[in-house]
Amino acid sequence: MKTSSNKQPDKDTKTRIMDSAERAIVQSGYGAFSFRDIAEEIGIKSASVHYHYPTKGDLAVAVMTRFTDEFRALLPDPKVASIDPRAMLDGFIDGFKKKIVEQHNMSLCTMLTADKHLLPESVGVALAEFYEVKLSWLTQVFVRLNNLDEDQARLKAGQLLASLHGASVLVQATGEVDWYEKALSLWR
Amino acid sequence: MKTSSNKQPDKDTKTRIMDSAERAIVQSGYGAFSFRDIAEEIGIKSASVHYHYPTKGDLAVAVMTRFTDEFRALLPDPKVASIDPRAMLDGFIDGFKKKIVEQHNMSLCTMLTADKHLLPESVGVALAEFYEVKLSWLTQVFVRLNNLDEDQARLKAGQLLASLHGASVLVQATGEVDWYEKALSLWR
DNA sequence: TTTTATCTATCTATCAATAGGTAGATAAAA
DNA sequence: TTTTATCTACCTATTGATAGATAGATAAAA
Repeated sequence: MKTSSNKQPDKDTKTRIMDSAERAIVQSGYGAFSFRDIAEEIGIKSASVHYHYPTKGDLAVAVMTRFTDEFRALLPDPKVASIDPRAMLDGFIDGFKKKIVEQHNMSLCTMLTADKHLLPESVGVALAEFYEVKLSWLTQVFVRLNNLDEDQARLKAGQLLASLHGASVLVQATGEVDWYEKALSLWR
Repeated sequence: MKTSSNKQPDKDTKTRIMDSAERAIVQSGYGAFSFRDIAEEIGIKSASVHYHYPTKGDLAVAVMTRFTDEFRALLPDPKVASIDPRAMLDGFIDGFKKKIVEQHNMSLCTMLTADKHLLPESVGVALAEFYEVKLSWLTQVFVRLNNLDEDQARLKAGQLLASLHGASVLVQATGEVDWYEKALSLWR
């Protein structure tokens, strides 16, 4: 069996484009990343980026859906009894902190949410799907943790999600990283 | 006493420029509003906007500080015993909802926070000042409401502020206005 | 095996639109 | 006369996007 004969047409370039775009969106938002910047960063020309992702919206959708898939893959199954739901919650909160707050950025989803009026509708759809992934996972965790019914648990999930995103806003606006743990102490 | 003889050099145009800029920032962020759009909206040329606010940063600072001043003027003095601190808190939460959520926008401060990497430093400073106004007002309210010391009250203030901003993110991302009251039910 | 055709990934060059900002003229008001 | 507020006209830079060429790989046909 030959090595590297798998059909992986151009995975490398596509991935590098998405990596660069994700970083740019997180840092400056949808409106402020350009095909030229991305092209320069990965060492090709902007027309070649258009070859892989015809429009800016296409690229943003690709970035957002990849992010959602990776995120989903990281979450443990809430129904697996061997993991304490309390630990799952702490892991979620710590993960958010690690990915977002400590890099002095806001999350990919918060940035795209802020720019929602500028987005092609397809990106807005991908964005809403990501929030639904988070909400339904947290709901299942709260069902187990606090013996709540679905509705009550989903309410708590929304409350926690608001605390998380709001905490990141507070950190970014004030520059004081401590606000993250302070805002989240409500949940620990 | 003559009417309208007050020193108000060009308050009308300046105000109209700020109004337009504020609306544009709230709708699309710092990066996506332009002097040309503003000029067209109020019926002058972009060069005339530059006359009143030489740079984009100058205009954004003016918008943000005006917003802070108006906001501060709306808040009741937390030490006035005739107003129930519980009512003050509810008023704050309701006011946020009215100004932000019901217009399907995010707040001026959240938008600028998302764009922080793009902002001239002066805008960042004006932004941080606004958060400090909110935090210290809420701190005083919590001192009275729950008999807390300054530190404990400021912690709660941060937690509430996070819930408020996070709730607006949730509403904007999902399009479901109900998330605001759900996320805030924690505080009512 | 050679030729022909197609596909992939990149390039150069360019487009129209828009950006923030500036120079200089003008006319009215103080 | 000087100041205030506006204009016209322009500059340089950047944007998302497209057209057309090219080099190399692949695969089918002769």
